[in-house]
Amino acid sequence: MVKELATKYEPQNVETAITDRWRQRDAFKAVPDERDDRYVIMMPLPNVTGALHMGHAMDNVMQDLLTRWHRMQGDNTLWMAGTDHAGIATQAVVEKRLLELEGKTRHDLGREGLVDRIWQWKDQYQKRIVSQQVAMGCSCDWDRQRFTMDPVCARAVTWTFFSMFRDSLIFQGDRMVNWDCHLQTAVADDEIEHKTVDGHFWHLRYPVSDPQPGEPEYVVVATTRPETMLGDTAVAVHPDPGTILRERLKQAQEKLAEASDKTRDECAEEVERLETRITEVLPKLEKLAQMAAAGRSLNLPIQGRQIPLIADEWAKPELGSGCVKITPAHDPNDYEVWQRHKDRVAAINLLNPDGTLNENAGPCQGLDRFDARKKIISTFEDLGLLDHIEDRKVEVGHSDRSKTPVEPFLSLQWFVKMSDVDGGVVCGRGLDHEFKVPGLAQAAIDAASEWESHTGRSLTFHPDPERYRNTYVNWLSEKRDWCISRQLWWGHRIPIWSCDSETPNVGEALGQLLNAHPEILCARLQLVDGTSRILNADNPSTEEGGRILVCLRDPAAHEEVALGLEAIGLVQDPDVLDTWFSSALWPHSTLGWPNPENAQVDDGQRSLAALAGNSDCLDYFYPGSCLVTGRDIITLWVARMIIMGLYNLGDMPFTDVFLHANILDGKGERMSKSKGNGIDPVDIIERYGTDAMRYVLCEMQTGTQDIRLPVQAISPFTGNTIDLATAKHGQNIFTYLCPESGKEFDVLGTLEGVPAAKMVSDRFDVGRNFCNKLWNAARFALLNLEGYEFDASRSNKLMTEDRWILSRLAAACEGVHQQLSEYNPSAAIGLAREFFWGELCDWYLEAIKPRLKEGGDDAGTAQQVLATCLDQVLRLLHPFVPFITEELWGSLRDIAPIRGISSPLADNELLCLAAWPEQWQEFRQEKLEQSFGRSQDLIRTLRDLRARHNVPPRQPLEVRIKVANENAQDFMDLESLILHLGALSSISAGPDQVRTIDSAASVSADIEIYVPGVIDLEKEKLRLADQLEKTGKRLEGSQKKLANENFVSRAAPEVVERERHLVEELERELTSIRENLAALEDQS
RNA sequence: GGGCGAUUAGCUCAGCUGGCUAGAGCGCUUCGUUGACAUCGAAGAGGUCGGAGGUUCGAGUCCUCUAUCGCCCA
Repeated sequence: MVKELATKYEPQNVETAITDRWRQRDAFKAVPDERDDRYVIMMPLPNVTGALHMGHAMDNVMQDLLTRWHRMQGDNTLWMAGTDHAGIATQAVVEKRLLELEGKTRHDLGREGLVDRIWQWKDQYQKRIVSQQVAMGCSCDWDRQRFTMDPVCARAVTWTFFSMFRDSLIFQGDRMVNWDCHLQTAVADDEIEHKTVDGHFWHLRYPVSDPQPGEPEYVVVATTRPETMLGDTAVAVHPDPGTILRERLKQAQEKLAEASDKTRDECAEEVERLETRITEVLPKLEKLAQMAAAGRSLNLPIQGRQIPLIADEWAKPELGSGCVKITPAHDPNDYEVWQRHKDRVAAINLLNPDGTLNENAGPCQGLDRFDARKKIISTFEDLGLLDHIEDRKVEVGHSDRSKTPVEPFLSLQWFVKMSDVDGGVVCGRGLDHEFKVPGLAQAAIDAASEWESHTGRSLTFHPDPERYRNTYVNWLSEKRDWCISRQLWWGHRIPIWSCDSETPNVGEALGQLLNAHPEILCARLQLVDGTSRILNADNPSTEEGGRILVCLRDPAAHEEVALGLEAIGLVQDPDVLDTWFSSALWPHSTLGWPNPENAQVDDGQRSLAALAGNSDCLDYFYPGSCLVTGRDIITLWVARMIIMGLYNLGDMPFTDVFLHANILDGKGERMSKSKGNGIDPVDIIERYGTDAMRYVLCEMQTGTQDIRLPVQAISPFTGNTIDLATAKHGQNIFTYLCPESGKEFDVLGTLEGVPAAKMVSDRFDVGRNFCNKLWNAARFALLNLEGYEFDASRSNKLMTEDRWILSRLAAACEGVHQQLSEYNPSAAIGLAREFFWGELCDWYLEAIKPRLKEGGDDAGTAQQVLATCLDQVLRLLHPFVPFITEELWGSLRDIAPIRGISSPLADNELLCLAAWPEQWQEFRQEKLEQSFGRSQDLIRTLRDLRARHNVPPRQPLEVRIKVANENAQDFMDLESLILHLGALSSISAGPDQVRTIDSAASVSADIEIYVPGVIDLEKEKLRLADQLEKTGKRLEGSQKKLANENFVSRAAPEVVERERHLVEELERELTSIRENLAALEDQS
């Protein structure tokens, strides 16, 4: 006797044991072997800033789905796990806590002290993240986990930096960056959030130097950031304001001519404004343009500096005063102007890294930028130079990380050159397939276009290839240089040591070092004009003057060389690299690049080197297969991984990118920890079970449509659930009021003195119910498989329902596989569910109950089909719901060691390693499915009649079916089944069946069903009359269509044919209804 | 300002290259527990597909405009 299952599925009784079983058997290990088919997914590394939420759960479940599916197909499958140090984000979190809990800043701790603290934080959250992923059932090879700052990954970072530096792809330059004054670092363009806020436009007067008669005394410039005037180095006016203004006027007039009623007034106003401007402002602008051409200048107030009036098209004659102040060091547009007028215009930096003003700011030195603003305004007012103030909506860039306004800031930063370069870029240098590309960005564009790598790979996005290829290509086409330096302490330190070329004796000493270590050192002389050249070991001449930059390929391995550099006067760059630099290397750094043979892994981790005659991990698992992620990091991460893969290894890290939906809360906002609307997957798992969560996530993953997940909190006061989309907030956005008790609770669980609430979502009920159904169906099967033994000869004794369910199984296996191939988990699990629940449970199990009860040969056959179907269902469902299926698999194997129909199915002790279902096509019988379908319809019709006529479900009924002979046979073949499922006393079918006077009737084109003795005359008449009307309308519609000459001649022939056939059917049906109705009328 | 998308049943979503009566799950209504499962079974009701034009024999599907809401980029 095999142990009997509980009547309910209790996930917590199963999940831990199954996790242990997988772990003990090392089921997810991926080691190179002789298999050619391999499948590699590199996890989008979660950052260690905090714990995972449902958005991550979606990402992980999708990866696990693909991973398990491929593993079952026999691929050598690697799902590489790990975490990201996430420079800014993590340092910011730790610094914030440091300040909150200890009142200290990073400067109190020092660089080493702070980094120590961050490592502790990282250890804590890495553990938490991994435990969340294990709980979700992620089948990663956990013994291969990497962290972006571990020795293996760190080595890849400095090696890549070294190559790029040597290849002139990494350079240092003065650039306008977005400066986060709070975190005191540059942030990338894509780390900026643009917000529209209420602001002002201050109009300032700059006096003209030595105004001649007829010239204006001053020009007016407008700014939203008045304090930047301290760094103004020019004022620009358009060189040809008249042409521009007349052009604008013409455009406005054209627009007015086409304007709708709604916008007409607005357009007319604009025309009028421009006309006035041409008469009143233009003469002055033309005068200023002349003055600019003549090289005149203005007197910059407060600073008392002479600044040139220049002609540049950046000045817009149609706006404001038509003149614009130029602050090259603090405005990206002005920076461009500066680049065009370097002969007359300088750049003056005003800002200290902390947002206070520096010595260039004159009277405002030392003031915070916002205090300086006030002071400037009041000074202008005192001087009588404040023309006027205008209220205005202003777009202000805010740092994603600190949420403070960023300042455009001219500073020395490191960049990766993305644009095309003279002579091209060598990809995969030193490898057999080494090749050249025009530039890094272009290489990545080509990878998603016609180009194929030497292994025949190109890049495809799923499930909407065009849409996201466009996003990817459009972004890359800008070929903007990538700012990779960050002024942080947490991250990969830039492996550059530098000094001034004038440093005493540096040339000779450096020459010696370069000679001693030619492979691992690369030196460049950076000239004043921004260009650089390689310094030769034999002749490190630095006569031109400038800065010496020396890159050390692997500082961790060559500390003595670093010390050597420092001994001769070089200093290491204090900056660290952008996090995405190391993430971009993830697909190959984790596999041991540049040299898996000596990659230093932790104790207990799998070696990356070649073992037992097999190739090394990098060689075997790179290039990989699929990247699974959200669409928001296509540019940040996907593109950069492609670039780095091509550059370092000459091949792309994956061929497919599966972009899944984002999880939104009930209000439609993206789930995030910082918003406090995130659900911890572990909360869901505790309440519903992992498989329930996974089931629902898979079901929600349809196309690229984001998913709303209405969120409820469990009130810590009443225990009831509260819908957060409608609940009122408490003292801040993370707290809500319990509507019943009126008390406040916290959804982040971090506030002192405010009770925390767990968050849930009733969307997961569906998954829990599904698991329970699966559990109970298996329980039924196990209870009925007692004494079962496999017998291949039964394949010749299959009954109609056996052949039907096997045919449906074949369809389900094919359909699920197809949908997964098309990255459509929702459709895949829908098909699996429909087969399991709608066909196997609802029909087949019901159909075989009498056979199982009676015993004998028919029972044995039913057992064999049942065991086989359950076996295949568990396999089909395993990638979606791994725990429950693995558990039931064990029970099934105990009671039915051999499953299959004509031959035993391949078996494996673990379901996760068992073979994926296939090879059922020989059982597919569409004709049988159709005739079986007619019997299903019959039973549904009878159930409907019972319901309508209030006949108790089990009261036996007699049924007569008037139907053509060939179809009558279908019913009679399934007689016992129909009698059983329909709870009938008798059934007769044939063309001669007649309706008794007291019969309820159901009528369609080819079949009439009579059930004597249950009639409610009035109800029946109403129903038939209703059907008569509806059918009549449909017929009318179809006839109208066919009467339309155009339809008949232009529509596809098969469509017309279908329509004709439909008309015939409807006519027959109408006739039957009329006859039945007439019979009823006669009776009353 | 530029680009991409969404709007279908009370809710969350399907609906491929236009073509039979627009689907699913949940929720709702009615009926049903000696039965593997009430986390279940059976049946039913519920939508003029955001709005307005257009193309077409035919539009949820294609085009234009428009409203609302997202996302990305400047």
